Amino acid sequence: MNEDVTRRRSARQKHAAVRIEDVARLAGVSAITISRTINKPDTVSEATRKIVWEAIEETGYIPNQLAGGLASRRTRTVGVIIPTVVNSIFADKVQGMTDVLHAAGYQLLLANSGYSPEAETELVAAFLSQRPSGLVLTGVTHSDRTRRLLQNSDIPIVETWSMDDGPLDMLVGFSNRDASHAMVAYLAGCGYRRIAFVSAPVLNNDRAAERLRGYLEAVDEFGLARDQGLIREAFFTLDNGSKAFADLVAADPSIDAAFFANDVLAAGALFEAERRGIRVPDDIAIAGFDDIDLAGAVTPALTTVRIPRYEIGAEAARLLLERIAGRAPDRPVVDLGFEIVARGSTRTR
Amino acid sequence: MNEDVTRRRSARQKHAAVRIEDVARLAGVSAITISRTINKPDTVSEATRKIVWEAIEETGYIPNQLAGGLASRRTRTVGVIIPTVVNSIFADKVQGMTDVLHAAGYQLLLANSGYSPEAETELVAAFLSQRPSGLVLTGVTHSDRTRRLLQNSDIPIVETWSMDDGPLDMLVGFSNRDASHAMVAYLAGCGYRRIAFVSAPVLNNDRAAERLRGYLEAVDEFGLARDQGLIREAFFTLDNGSKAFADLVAADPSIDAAFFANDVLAAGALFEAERRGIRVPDDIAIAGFDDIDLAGAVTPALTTVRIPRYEIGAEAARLLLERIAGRAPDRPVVDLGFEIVARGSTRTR
DNA sequence: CGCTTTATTGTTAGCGCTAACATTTTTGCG
DNA sequence: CGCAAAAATGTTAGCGCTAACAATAAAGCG
Repeated sequence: MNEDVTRRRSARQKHAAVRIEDVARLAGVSAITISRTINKPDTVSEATRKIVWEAIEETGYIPNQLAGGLASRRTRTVGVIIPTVVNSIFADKVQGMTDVLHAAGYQLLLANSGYSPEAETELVAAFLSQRPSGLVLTGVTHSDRTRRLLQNSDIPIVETWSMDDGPLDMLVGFSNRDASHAMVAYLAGCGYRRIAFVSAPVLNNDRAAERLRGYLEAVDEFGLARDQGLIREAFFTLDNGSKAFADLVAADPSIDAAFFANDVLAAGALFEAERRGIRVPDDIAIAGFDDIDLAGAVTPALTTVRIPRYEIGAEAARLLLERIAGRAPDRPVVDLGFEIVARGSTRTR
Repeated sequence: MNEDVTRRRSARQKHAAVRIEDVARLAGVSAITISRTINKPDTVSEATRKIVWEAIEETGYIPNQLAGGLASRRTRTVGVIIPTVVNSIFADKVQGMTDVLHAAGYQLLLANSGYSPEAETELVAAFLSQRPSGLVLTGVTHSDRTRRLLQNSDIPIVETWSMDDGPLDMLVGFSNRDASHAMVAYLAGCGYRRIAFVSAPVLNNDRAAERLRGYLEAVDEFGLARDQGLIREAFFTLDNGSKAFADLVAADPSIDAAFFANDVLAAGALFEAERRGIRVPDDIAIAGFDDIDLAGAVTPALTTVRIPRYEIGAEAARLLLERIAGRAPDRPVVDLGFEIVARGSTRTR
């Protein structure tokens, strides 16, 4: 039985990891030549490269990036902080980053802050200790400590999803205020006058705050009904959208349109309208924000704001790579815009 | 102007990163005491800890985990590979992992394989070179090269989302086959006889393959209509669900129920039924899989299979931590089960 | 052909941290 | 108070890799 245990151990015994020196010995060259073959292949002769790759294959060598990063003071990782992984809108951004960064041999470190500035600070510190080549944040609102951490580090930063005058470093996004304003303008143009707005929680969320602001400004600009009773705040779930809608129509039957800060809320509202026999858009119009798949799939399809989710991630990644390569401009701010998508949940007129 | 440039540079000039030695000097202790204060606080006296933390704060020291990991041969990162970040069902798993791992001071390295075994292999190699403390994979189907890489590394692995006899190491999931079988059994119990099945693409996707298998076995077991014409395959988008549904009812009007391998497809079908005036469940029943939010929010709500998405991630993380601490059992396999959620999209009877 | 230029490979010295052992200080107790 | 045990702190020697410089080999040229 003792023997059995030993056998077991033995079967699971793993070789100590292969080191660069082991590969070098097998290939009959020095360690640096292995390193160069992997990282700077054009400085190694064709013949040597071949021998080295064979030795790498044979030994199953996996370079230790901790050692490599320490020695070269350069890692191929980029940290990304998004508010939540649960919302698929950020998934598109992450996909955009992944596509661009993987092609350049970079890995993604991902974390979500849960919309908490304190959590964001913790994550930034945790990321910085991994010495990433760059960091991508969501939004432009950060705690003082976060700002200090980032300013003391000298890595490139991209903030995303907003527009702002004083970015920490680089910025890729769109104006949430303008987008929200444009939607209200569109609705006003359709003849709606009492337009309710269901905001996402604005606390620590500049995107949500700007969308609310855009709504308020447009309401004034177009002389629409301005009334605190037309405004609600709800965290994005379908169910909350249903509730907010039910609440709005119960409180004020004269509302003729409801604009939601995101499509999930809007879809929830649409489902609630259907359950209550409220006709959309005849009795009341519904508009959303984000243009997620669901917006186009429901009946009637949701009028919404399309934002370049994937492109924001891809462009952020490109900027980061440019800056890492020493080519990027000083403080690039890229506005990728938005687009009003008119569909059946609002009348056209 | 030249001066201006200089000034500019100067303003952006960052201090070289603070090293442990700098903190040690300021605190009047040796470097190892700084290290211990951070990593093994109970081996440092209260008084010294206080002095050290003050020095850390004052200098803004951020430990270099590359160096720490290299020296200690231990990192606090865990790699996770999911098929896609776009599907929110995996988001819940990631959230489960994040919650458990962050509490233990671990960081997540996340990547998506796009359902490609080759991409998975690349990612595993890339992750291994970061020397993570553990790896979490989705599914139990992996390329030979992936298996070899993992077997030669000695880090703990958790496969997820499936059940299997021969896991690489640890396994947390549920039986996709049993779940699918149970749903068909439920539908059969409701009196449905011609049950169509819309599968996810089974190529390189054991979860999808098992769901299809469960359906086929149940069809035989309950003597239901077995016909290739009842089966479709579609990648999960709402639109594909609509199309598959349209295609099914056009090809075979006698179908009395349609079971979809995921809720996104099922919801797409439901929307299509509504557009076509097909009554659900009176004319045809619809059932899904995953129990996403949308499933409960549509009208009629979708009958579906609830799977412990969050819990799979959390349990995988827990197992990893146990194993890292040297406590986990040899080859734990955790079946977290599933649950049939009966709702209005199928008649009850 | 001799000498410069360029391409290729090697040697040395850390990167910033922590394991392991060594030393010093404190504590406990008869 | 003296001494062993325990607690606290320090010293030394790498972890595995790559930058920087050094040495050698190959190529170019008048």
